Amino acid sequence: MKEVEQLLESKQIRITAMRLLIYKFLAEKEVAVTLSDIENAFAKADRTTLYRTVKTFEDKGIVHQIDDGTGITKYALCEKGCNCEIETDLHLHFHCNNCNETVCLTEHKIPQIKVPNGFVSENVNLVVKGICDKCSA
Amino acid sequence: MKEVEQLLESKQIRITAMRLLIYKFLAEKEVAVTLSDIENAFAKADRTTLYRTVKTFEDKGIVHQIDDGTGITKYALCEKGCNCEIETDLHLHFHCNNCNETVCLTEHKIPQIKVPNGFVSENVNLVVKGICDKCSA
DNA sequence: AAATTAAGTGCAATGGAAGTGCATTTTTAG
DNA sequence: CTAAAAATGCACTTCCATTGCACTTAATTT
Repeated sequence: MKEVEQLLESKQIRITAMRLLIYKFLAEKEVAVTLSDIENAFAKADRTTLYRTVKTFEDKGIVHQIDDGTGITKYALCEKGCNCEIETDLHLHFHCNNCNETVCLTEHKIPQIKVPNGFVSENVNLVVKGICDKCSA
Repeated sequence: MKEVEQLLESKQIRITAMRLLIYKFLAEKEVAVTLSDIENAFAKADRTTLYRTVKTFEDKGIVHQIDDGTGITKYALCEKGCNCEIETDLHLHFHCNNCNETVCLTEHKIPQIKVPNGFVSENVNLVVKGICDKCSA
């Protein structure tokens, strides 16, 4: 667990029990989670705390937000080398219409998208929907 | 206006004054609109009616929904040949971070996206964010 | 054309998620 | 150990999406 503490410290995030727990929770999940998911996992904690914790993680760049089209924002840990800030380094997300889970396909980069003259691309959000590997098996 | 009525009839949508007006409104707009936008344009009408009208249009395939990441769903008329249902014929959307408007880039098709083994792609949502032509000028 | 049925419309209310203000506790720094 | 800063918890608020029910309008049947 020392690693996690070091990571948080390196990002200038104070270490609290809550934060370690939430980090651990996110790390264990291999899918993107909603705030409600976290809420259910930590029923004793307050929604606001969880909300702000995730937001802190996001601000500090250890979590990225995912808009998979369900209308509910989801979160996932940034992996090593996930430079969310850099527009050219965005991976895509896959949303399963069956189990409703969303996963990061980190190794799949988003191809360069051409836009018409006059348009300036700063950011790209790409969500593929369909059936995930677990559900199609 | 006969054209519109014919279009609605061909899609098995009953013709009402409200629907003609809303269709006209959408047709005039070259950007995707929110429910609030429609609401403002038709202050006399009820939100629910507008909501359901748009939903009807959507169900019948003459309007498509756009999730541009602002958290508010937007709507735009499907253009001729906009087969929203068909996965391979999806165009992309551009959201301007400056004026907050979202436009369909109908002529820009989404490139084929590869997904890992076991995943089945049914649908792709691609939103490019940046500065639109009007704002960058 | 009148009556019956079906669909559309309006009003009121609900629900869910996101976000804010403030008091209290915990952690860090002097 | 004490003062300051940050984190947490509680109570609200807001905004958009959605639904139930009554009422009106349009379509169909006799």
